[in-house]
Amino acid sequence: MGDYFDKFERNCVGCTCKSTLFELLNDEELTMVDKNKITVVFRKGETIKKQGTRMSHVLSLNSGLAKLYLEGIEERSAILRIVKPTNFIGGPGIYLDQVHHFTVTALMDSSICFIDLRVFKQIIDRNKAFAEEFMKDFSSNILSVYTRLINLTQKQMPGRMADTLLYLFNEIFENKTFPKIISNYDLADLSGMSKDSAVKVLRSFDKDKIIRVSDNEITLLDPDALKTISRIG
DNA sequence: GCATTAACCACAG
DNA sequence: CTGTGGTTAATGC
Repeated sequence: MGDYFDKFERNCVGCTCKSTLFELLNDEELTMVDKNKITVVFRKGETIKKQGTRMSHVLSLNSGLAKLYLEGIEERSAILRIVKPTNFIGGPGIYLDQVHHFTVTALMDSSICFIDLRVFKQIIDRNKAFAEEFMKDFSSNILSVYTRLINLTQKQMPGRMADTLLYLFNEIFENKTFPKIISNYDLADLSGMSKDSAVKVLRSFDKDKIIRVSDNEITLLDPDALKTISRIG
């Protein structure tokens, strides 16, 4: 139990797992955050925040992995991005309507800090560098959605899946072999296709020796081939 | 018309 | 949940 609190309940001032945003705060501001935050551990599969509910806090992922997605029509959903440590999770609701516009669920056991929205805004008001870094984070998220919009609307299934695999390789796991924390359903929701189609595309990649799919991991055997498939759509 | 694409469906493991 | 095969509708030569 001691280890648990040493790891997750440390004061924000000395915290080594805060997102880059919060590294721009001085000790006084960090203390403000510390007094108005709460740290919660979620188990794999649990919902961290739900689209449509009231936004009372902004989030920072300390450890673990989560998926951030839009809940679409019927049971379908579109994953906007995978959240890894130590990403900040805000959203349009901060300045628009105080509503969560996407759902976040844990892909593995994850520790998350919930920071009071009012305190977050107070710090935005008093710390220019912090406000700029927040805008930068927000803008880069928007930019990646623009890129994904083009990918998803102008490429066929192999190109979309290649993009997804390259994204996981380059941005998330940074390793050619990554664990199947991401299910086939998730790969489908990342690639804008049905789960049936995702399985078929993955199998064809496997048959062509571009990737190797085993029970608990995926290995990229030929990332260059994936880049080619991504380019030709 | 014909071929391709990709979703939908039922179902087995 | 993972995976398979058949059917079907839309799209593009």
